[in-house]
This record gives sequence, structure tokens and C-alpha cells, in this order.
Amino acid sequence: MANARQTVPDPKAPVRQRGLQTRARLLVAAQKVFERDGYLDARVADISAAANVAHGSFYTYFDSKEDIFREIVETVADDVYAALDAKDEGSAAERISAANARHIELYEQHAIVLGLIEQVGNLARFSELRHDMRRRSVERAERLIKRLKAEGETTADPLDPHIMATALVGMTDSFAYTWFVLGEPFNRKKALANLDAIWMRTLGVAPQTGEL
Amino acid sequence: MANARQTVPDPKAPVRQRGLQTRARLLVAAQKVFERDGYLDARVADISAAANVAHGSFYTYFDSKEDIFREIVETVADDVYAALDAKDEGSAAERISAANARHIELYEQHAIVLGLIEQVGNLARFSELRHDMRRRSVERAERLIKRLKAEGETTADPLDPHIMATALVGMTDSFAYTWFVLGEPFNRKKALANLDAIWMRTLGVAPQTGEL
Amino acid sequence: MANARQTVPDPKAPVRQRGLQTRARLLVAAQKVFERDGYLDARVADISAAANVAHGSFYTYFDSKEDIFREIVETVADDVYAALDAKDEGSAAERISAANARHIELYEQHAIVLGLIEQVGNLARFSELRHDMRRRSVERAERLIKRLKAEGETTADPLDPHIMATALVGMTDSFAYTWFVLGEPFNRKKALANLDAIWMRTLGVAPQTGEL
Amino acid sequence: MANARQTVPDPKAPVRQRGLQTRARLLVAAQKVFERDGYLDARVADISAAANVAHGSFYTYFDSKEDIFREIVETVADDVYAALDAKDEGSAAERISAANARHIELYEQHAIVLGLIEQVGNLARFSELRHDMRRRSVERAERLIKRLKAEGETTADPLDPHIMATALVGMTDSFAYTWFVLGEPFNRKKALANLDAIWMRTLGVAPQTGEL
DNA sequence: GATGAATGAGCGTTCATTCAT
DNA sequence: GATGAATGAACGCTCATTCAT
Repeated sequence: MANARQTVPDPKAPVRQRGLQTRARLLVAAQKVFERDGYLDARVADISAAANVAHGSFYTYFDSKEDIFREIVETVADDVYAALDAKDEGSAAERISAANARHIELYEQHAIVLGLIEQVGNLARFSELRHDMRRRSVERAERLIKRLKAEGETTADPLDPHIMATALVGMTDSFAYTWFVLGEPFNRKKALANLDAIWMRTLGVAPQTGEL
Repeated sequence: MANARQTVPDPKAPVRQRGLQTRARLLVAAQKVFERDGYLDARVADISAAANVAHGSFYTYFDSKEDIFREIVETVADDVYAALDAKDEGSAAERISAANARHIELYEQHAIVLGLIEQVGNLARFSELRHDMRRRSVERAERLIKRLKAEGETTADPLDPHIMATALVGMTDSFAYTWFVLGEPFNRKKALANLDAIWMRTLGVAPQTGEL
Repeated sequence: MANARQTVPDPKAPVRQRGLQTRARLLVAAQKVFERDGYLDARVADISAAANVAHGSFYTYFDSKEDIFREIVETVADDVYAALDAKDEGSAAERISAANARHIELYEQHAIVLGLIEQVGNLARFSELRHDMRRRSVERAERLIKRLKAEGETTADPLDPHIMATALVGMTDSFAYTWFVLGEPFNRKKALANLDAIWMRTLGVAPQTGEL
Repeated sequence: MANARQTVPDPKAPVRQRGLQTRARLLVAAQKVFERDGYLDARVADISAAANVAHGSFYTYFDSKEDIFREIVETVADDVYAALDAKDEGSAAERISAANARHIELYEQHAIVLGLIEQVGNLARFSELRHDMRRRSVERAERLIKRLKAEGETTADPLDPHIMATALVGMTDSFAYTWFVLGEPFNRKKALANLDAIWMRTLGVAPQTGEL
């Protein structure tokens, strides 16, 4: 969890009700401005203005522009990690289908921020986080693939589970990016059915009745 | 093709040997600096210094930082478009395999620049180009899928060829990005075998003998 | 009137005492620097330095060098327009005399700025203002001439009142320019007497007793 | 005469036919560019381009941008000085009328350059020339006024001939500026008739028959 | 003499961050 | 805590002038 990073008490953490509200307003405003202008074009002055807060007050709550961005990203990361921890149940097909649906939903909610991380990625200070999210998603997919194989649910050999997981997770990510960030329109049901099909055919998992 | 742009004579085009060399040096230096620092952090002063040229001389050949970046990107785009025009021959499996190999190779050569495009993508002035590259790749894959189906080479239904093409092209792109930009190491042969397998299983195309 | 422009609240307007002072210091400093170096050679850095303000602080109050210049000019323009609205009373000779005295006084006060406007006049963005000031002065003189004629105060025909007004206003302007901008010394009383005489003889207006 | 300045042989003076042509082309081009863009916005590169000459060749013939501008100005000055030397003949009215016509004609031909001198005026290096032209024009008018008075041609007292001359010359200048530089349209005959009338009434000179 | 390339000082503007009240 | 003002380093771009061929 991202919270782990906050075990050292932040000297800037507000203690009163009012401070908490101001801080929250800044976070909301920052996300809005980042999404609109991108990380680098976002100006602290705009964020403050959008939060109806004096320019200088920004620094009462955050050390820097990077600091507030990191916090926004970590909120998203927490969501992503939480989703990755979800229990899978049901048939192989159901599990795949559920994972894809969750992945797409997650991306839909956080599309722009996730895109921003990519952009800011080589500001180096964020690449660790980005790598981590990617790695964990892949690891989870890899575990799923291995488990399915071990359980005899696959009729096709997942040649190299790590590579397959990397490719399939990347596929879903990329598709979601095209869909939600670039804005190409897709029919949700059909999109998910196709993604599921790719996963299942690749792994030789029998589809849900009626899904195909 | 980018060549179309060159019908209008560039007033900045050098006419002498020396000028051509300087211009080339600047392009090489710019690519180096962009790759090292990213588009936004790259400074014209650094590019000029790297090219052993006075700061002002940069503007003898290029209108702006954006201008030189665009030229670098267009070189890559031309390569990508050229690759997309390649003739496919042989069996279905061979065609898929060749396309994947080409895609990966292309990305390997131009990895960093392609990554940069992603980063500056929403600088709007470049989004058209990025969209265009993406669109054309997908269209090509879509045509391939439809043709394979029409030719009876597929035993699985490409439910929605456009969605499938979007997903599979995105997969290859994303995989190449992880591989060459993020630097996660993969065994080339295995990686290609796995990507090929995903395509083929998805489309129900029989693998080459010995490939699996 | 320039006041109309201030209905839109300026986001750069200072709200605190200190800000008002700084802004005022910058205006004073800018006028000094403009007068010393001319508009084009004036550097924002010098203005800031003259105002004992950091270079960047200039932009807290003004959008650009042009912006602060425009504000200075508009202050002058307001004065000029106000003078043009002055009520004329007394005999024909008194009215002419008063108008000339006002014109000269005005120019004396704002000589350098008016000279600057002439200089930057064809920077296009200021030509409208310059034209407007000129036009209004001429119109006023033209009305005066026509009124004097209608009232039977003229014994010489103001052949073409518009041309006469243009010429006579230009004369006063030009004289003031020579006097206050180029610095050729004149005896005030004598200068005014001569200008008055030219107007009056041209229009056939009887001089004040004792003026000639 | 401006020629006086060139008694020291210019080391840059071209000696061959070809050089003379190039030099002339540059002068023509420079005047065009100065008139279009103003002195400060005119770029040596544009002048060279307009003359179909390599950028560097400019410096074969002129030391600097200021140098070529000075030469253009001096050509105009020579014209102005020549006109000032014209012999006046005929009646008082005829002499005034001829002087005004000459003044207007001169300004019409050289309006823009004369305007440019004003603009560049406080580049100090040109103010001497500008002052000189102005002074000589005034002196000539002053002499004319004094002569007319001495000859008993005036029925009105030219109170202070120097002031009167300054004002009347300034009037004609200013009028010509409005007409030819600012572009306000005037009927030539009427304009001259009005200017003449102002001079004559001011000096009490009987008009030509038929002129009024 | 002509050419096109090279030079580099110079300036306007931005904006994250700090400070005084 | 909040506010608004102040700071100054940073950087893209221009263009008169010089230089090598």
C-alpha cells in the first residue's frame, strides 16, 4: 500500500478541521488541473486558484508540485493495488473475465492520471512507482496463468507465463488507454468480450456459455 | 509520406557541404539530448553544445525546439509507414510472424523516440501524428485479420476485427515499450514466439511447424 | 475615456498597500527609463532595477513592456481628452487664446511621453491611440472654427475648416514638439502671442486689446 | 550638402561596375524595407534578401545598418537642401505659394524616410541631421518673412519672425506628415490654397488674384 | 567580390518557491 | 494558518556582425 510511505509523520499534515478541508480542496483542484494541462504545464498558481486558496498557502500543505502529484498518484496506486488483491472465484473463464472487467473499470476511473504517470515517467522520481504498478499487475496475471495451468484449466501451453502475462496485461492497458485517454469509442460489452476471448483462446480456456 | 512536406523549399535548408554537416550534427545531438532528458527538459543550449555549434546557430537550421523534434519524429514515422507497406507472403502463420517481427524490430530501432512521442503526445501538436501512426497500424492489422478470415485460414471467429486489431497491435506496442523503453530484458526468440502464439491462437491459425 | 477599460477587473491589480506602492514605483521608474532610452531601448530589467524590484516582480503587475507603456500613455491620453472637454468662454480671441495656452501646457507636461508615442506610433498597436488623439484635437478645432464663423466672429473665410483645423492644430503640436521635446528655447509669452496671432489672423478674429 | 561628409574616401566604395550595381540594389532594397518595417524592425537579412545579395555581402558595402540608413537619409537631405536653395521670384504671394508647393512636394516624395528620421531621432546619432534640416528650413522661412517685411509686402506685423517661421514651417511639416505618412486624404489644390492662405493672412500678404 | 554559415551577446517572459504581515 | 507580494534562476529566440571558402 502507498500508505506505507506515510508512516513517518508528515510535518505538513494539518491537524485542524479547516486545514484538512483546504488540503482536500487543493488535491481535488490539482487533479483537475493536472488532467487538463498535464503535469508540466500545470502551474501551482492555477491549482491554488482552482482551490480558492492563496498561492502561498499551497506550500502550507505540500512541499512542491511534485509532492502533490505524488500524493494523487498514490491514491490511484492504492486503488490499483486494492483491485489486484481482489479474490478470484468461479470458473477459469469467470476469473479471467472478472479480472479484465476490473482492469478496464480501474483504468476508466483513473485513465488520465495513469496516462500522466507515463508522461512524467522519465522524471525518474516516478518511474519506480510506475514500474511497481506494472510489475505487480503482471505478477498477478502470471500467477493466475500458472494457477490455471496447474489446475488443468488450460488446453494450450502458456509457453512462457511471464512473457504471456506481460503481453496480455500490456494489451489490456493499451486498449484501455486508446479507449479512455485517446477517446476512441468502443462498445463496452463487445470490447470486454473480445479481450476475454483473446485471453481465453491464448490459454485454451473454455468460454462461459453464452459469452462467445 | 513525410516527403510530401518537402515540396515547399525550406528557406533554412543549407546549400553547402558545411551547412549540411552542421545540420546533421544538430539532428544527431538533438536525438541524443531528447533521449537523455526528454522533450521538455531538453534545452536548445544543450543540443547546440552537444553539436559543437553556437547556441544561435541552432536557429540557422531549425525554427524551434519543436521543429527539430518534429523532424526526428517524422524520420521515424517514415520508417514506420514504410514497414506497414511491406508485402506479406507465405502462410497465415508466416505472415503473422513476419508482421510481429517487423513491429518489434521497428520499435527496437526507434524505441526511445517512440517513447518520447508518447510523452509529448498531448502537446497536441504531435497528437495527430501519434494518432495517425496508431491508426494505420491498427488498420493494417484489421485488414490482415479480415483477409485471413476470408481466406478460411482462421478456425476461431475474430469477433470484432477492429477491436481485435486494436487489442493485438496495442499488445505488441506495449510489449515493445516494456522491453525496449523500460528496459525489461526478454529473450528475443521466446518473446516473439509468445506474441505469435497469442495472435495465432486468438485467430485460430495453425502454427508453423517447429515454432511452438 | 480610458476608464472604460477598468470595468473588467484586472487580475494583476494589487490589493494590498505594499503592492500598490510597488506598482506605482514601477510606473514611475518605467516613465523615467522610457524617457531616457526610448521605448524600444528600454529594458524591463532596467525598469525593475530603477524601481528597486526584482526583475520577475515586474510581471506581477504588468503583462509586458508594452502593457506598462500603454498604461503610461493612457494616463496622458486621459489628460489630453479631459483638456479637450474644457468649456470655452469669452470672446473669440479669448477662446482661441485659451485653447492654445491649454494645448501648450498639456504638451509641456507630457512632452516626452507624447514624443515617445510619435516614435512608437507605427508599432501599430499604438497608432490607433495616436490617431485618436490627433483626430479629436482636430475635430475640436474644427468645431471651434465653424462656430466662430457661424457666430460672425470671423472676417476671413475659413476656406476649408477641416484643412484649416488640421493645419493649425498641427502647427501648435509641432511647435510644442520643437520647444519641449527638441528643447529649442522660447519665451512663453511671446510664443503664445505669435501662435494666437496666426490663428486669429487666419480666421480674421480681432485680437484682445493689449495682446498684440 | 551632405556630400561634404564624403570627402574622406570611403574604403568601402566599390570601384568596379558590378560593385556599383550591387551597392545601388542594396540602397533601393534598404529603403523599401525601412519604409515597410521601420528602422528598428528592419533586418539586415531582409535588406540583403530584397536586394538579391548574400547576407554577408551587405557588409562589403556598408559598415552597419545605421550606415546604410544614414546614406539614405543623406540623399533625402540633399534633396531637401537643394530645394531650400531654390530661387524665389515673383510677387510675395507667388513666393509663398511656391515655397509651400515645394515643401509639400518634397515631403510627398520623402514622406516615409522623413518620418523614419523622427522615429530614430533619439538614437542621437541622427538628431544632429534632423535638427539641421529643421533649422535650415526655419531659417529660410525666417529670411523670407524678414525680406517680405523689409520690402513692405506685409500689412501685418510678423511679431517674432523666428517664432512665426518655426510655427509656419512646423505647420507645413505636420500637415504633410498627416497627409502622406498617416494617409489622411486631402485634395491637393485645396490643401495648398489653405496653407497658402494661413501664411498670407498671417503676414498680411495680398493673395494672388483668383487663388482665394 | 561574393557567398552562406557561424557567432554570441542580449532580452522578454515564466513560474516554482520563499517571505513578511 | 492564510494571504498576496517578492524573488531570481532559467530558457527560448533574435539578429547584427564576422568569418572561412
